[in-house]
Amino acid sequence: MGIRPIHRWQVRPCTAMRIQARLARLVCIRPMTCQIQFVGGLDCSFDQGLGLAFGAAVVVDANDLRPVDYAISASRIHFPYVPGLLSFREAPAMLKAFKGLKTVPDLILVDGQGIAHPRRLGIASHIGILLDRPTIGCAKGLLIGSPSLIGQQKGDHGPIVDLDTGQVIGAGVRTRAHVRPLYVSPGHLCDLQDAIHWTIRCAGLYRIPEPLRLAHQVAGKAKRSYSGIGVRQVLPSLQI
DNA sequence: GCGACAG
DNA sequence: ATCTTGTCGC
Repeated sequence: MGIRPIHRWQVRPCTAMRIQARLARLVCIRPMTCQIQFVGGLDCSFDQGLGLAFGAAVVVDANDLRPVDYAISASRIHFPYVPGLLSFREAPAMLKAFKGLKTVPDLILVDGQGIAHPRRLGIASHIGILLDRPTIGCAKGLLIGSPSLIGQQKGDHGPIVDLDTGQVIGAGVRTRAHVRPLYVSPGHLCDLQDAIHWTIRCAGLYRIPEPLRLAHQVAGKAKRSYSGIGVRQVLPSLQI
């Protein structure tokens, strides 16, 4: 008799929502205790034409924010983009890239929401549960919640409140002076203070924190190089 | 019913 | 996410 899989990615939206509701109960929000030496960044890019997702995992040294390791992955897309179900589309590629790292990060920044999510299980929380590691969700846009007005200087921040419950689910953070804020929320095994602190601490000269900025670049290059290979394989068959 | 809606 | 070079401004 077959065993029941703990988790599946190729499911219908309604099943994905049930999986999220179940995993959300495992999310642990509490202050981080361990020392952080390496911070990871997870992102991915897509080639709709090829139906492929390219994941990127980058690790930087927490002290100088310089990269010490990275890995990429390519995998078939098995889920459409549906607001609220992002992890079922992007997490597989990110997790596959993460497996390729030789330096395992102590903390992981993920491109997307943490608990600032309808079912409190954004992609950062989802990945944090599956890896059993501290994760922080750093999103460029808001999914749910109402952000408060914040100052224009780097480091300024204010709460994001879920008006339905009155709960503080995240924070708007100015990672660079005079630019749009980033929306952060704890993913797993850390709290909102940690999320705010480490997002600011990982912010270099740009709006996007260094681990994620580098992961974004790597994912983009992975896609372009892969497409390049595809072109070289196709062109010969066209040239008689 | 209407508008919003991570990437 | 993705199509895309240079350019105007803090």
